[in-house]
Amino acid sequence: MKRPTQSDVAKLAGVSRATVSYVVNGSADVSISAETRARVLDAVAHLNYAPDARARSLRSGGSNTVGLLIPDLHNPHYWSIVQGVEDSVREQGYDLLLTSTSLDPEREAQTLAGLSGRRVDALILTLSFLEQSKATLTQLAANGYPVVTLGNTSFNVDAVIATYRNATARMMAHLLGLGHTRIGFIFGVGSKELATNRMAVYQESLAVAGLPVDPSLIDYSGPRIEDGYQAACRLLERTPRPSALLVINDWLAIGALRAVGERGLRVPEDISIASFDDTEMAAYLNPPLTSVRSNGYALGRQAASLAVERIRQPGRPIRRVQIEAELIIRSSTGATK
Amino acid sequence: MKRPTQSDVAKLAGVSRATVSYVVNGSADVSISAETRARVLDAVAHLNYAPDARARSLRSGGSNTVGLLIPDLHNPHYWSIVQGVEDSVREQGYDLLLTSTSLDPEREAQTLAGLSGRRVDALILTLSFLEQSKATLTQLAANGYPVVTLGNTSFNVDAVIATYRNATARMMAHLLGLGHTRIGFIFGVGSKELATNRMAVYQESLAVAGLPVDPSLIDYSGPRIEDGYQAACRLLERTPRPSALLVINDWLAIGALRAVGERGLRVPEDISIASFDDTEMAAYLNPPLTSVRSNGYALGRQAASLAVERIRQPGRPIRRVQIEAELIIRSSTGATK
DNA sequence: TTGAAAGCGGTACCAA
DNA sequence: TTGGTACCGCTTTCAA
Repeated sequence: MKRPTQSDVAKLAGVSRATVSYVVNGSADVSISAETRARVLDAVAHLNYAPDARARSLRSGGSNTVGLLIPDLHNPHYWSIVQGVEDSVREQGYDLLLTSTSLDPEREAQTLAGLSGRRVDALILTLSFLEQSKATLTQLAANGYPVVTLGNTSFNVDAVIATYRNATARMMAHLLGLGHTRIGFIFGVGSKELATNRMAVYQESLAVAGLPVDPSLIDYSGPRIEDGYQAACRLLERTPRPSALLVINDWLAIGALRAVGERGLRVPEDISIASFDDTEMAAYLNPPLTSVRSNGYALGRQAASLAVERIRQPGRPIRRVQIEAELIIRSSTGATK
Repeated sequence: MKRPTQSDVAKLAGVSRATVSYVVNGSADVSISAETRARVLDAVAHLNYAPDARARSLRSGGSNTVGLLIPDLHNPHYWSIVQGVEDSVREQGYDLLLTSTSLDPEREAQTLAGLSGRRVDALILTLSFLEQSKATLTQLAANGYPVVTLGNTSFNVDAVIATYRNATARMMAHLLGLGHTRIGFIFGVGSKELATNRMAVYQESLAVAGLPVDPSLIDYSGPRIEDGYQAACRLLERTPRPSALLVINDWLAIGALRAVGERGLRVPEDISIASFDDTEMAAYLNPPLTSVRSNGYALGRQAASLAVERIRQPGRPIRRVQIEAELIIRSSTGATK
């Protein structure tokens, strides 16, 4: 009970293995008589033969596959990235191999090694734990292996990043303009480096407005809704209570919304809530969330383009693409009373 | 600029390729002198050599990898399945290769072919479009290739399914007991077959209660939140207005919740909402959702166990594992006025 | 138009 | 304890 091989087909069709290869791949520069082709295809269908991708890729040096590594399936932002990568990659005739690392540093390193060992044609990485993967990655890059990082420019490879700076500043201006002076920040991501730029803007904006940066208003939680919920609970205990909560992503904002609701507080009358990413759900929550949109889908598509470009043109200079995040104001933010 | 191969390492260390293989794999039944081992490892580190998984798997016939195919990343239910599969698979020493098909029949077939061509050691499938993949799949099964289906028993392979029958009946009893007589059903999945059992129970329960099955209360939407929103909008137009809405998953329920909220209706005072899956977010929405929990994580773990079992024990009889869904009552359902 | 044969990068058996 | 080598399933010259 083994899967049929090229030889099996060749034998059944009474031709050589080379011939089978030619007809299966429709090789343009080799002409096969209609009669032979038919016999081969018959045999293929009969045996339900499917070529072995490993052997094929081993021999021809390409797998027509790009690998994508994402840190955490539990965050909707990443699905849109996946979707973007997948769509683009397929349009260009490649397969996608997806792996998630569940925000576990060790797993991330393992997974990266695994993907790279498979010798996919290119790798797209959204790393959260840079340290662990640094060695592998720089080596890969040094070998000229096509790698594009998403959301990170600390490696000397193609990269696409969302620039949150301006939009975050605008968000802060929006909140400050509404009269908020105590603004909590729920900062629950895998690694702190990931969003330091947003944190920096938060602090700068407060400083510029002549407001103190109260460290007790900054809460480092985890990646799950429950973490966002807990963080919000803690922040709501502070006195005086913050009048606005900035949440690092929509997913955690669900938890924050709940914490607020449980206390009988209304959004935005009693407290404003704003988040990042603007994933699909943001517009549908109650109330719809003000959010900084980073457009994961576009990020994903760009990353895929860069990857395929580099496969086809290995020597081209490194490219960095930035995609500006954008402030979307909805009804979860309002003036303080 | 190519990646180093076994030969490169052998040359640098001044040993044969076989020796490199032995030390890299730590082959137990072959003893290598400490001195040689050190030289090899040095060379490995120096070149940053990583074995080629394709070649390895081609030669040794196993890839230590199981493939997972899921239809739609946009539904949180599937992440927990992925999580369960991933955790279990890793614990057992396997890698996971993930692919999503975005609810596109053609893509699903392609993807399946792709994964199967990679000759992973086992395949776990959550198919939504059975027809297209039937041929490939039955052939695979006939060859004794390890396949487990998740949520589907129409193939002669190992399977794990959530049985919704009892829990759905309980849900209906719950709603009927609260006095609801017009219950809308938002049924927005990839293929209708996927949830026919739940639909059947819905209809039976109504019939048993002596209530009519009004087809205008059953709405087939799509998989996105917006679809759920639109479906709810349509159902809320019916006269008399349904007093309860059953939604096929939590994700779509977000949209339904929004539609209800926009009309100034309160949940559950004016209208009850209940859903399926009970994913992470269900407990955190406003109000927390009554939901039929199918426990994707457990489903995923089971599927992975079955897959690995079969890899290790190809001859064992086919197993079918059922996991009972469970009704979780929260505050989104209440008595009609 | 077709076939023979040399590898791709490993593994594992057999000898040395 | 180490090396030589056949072979996994396929692609791709080169000849016939």
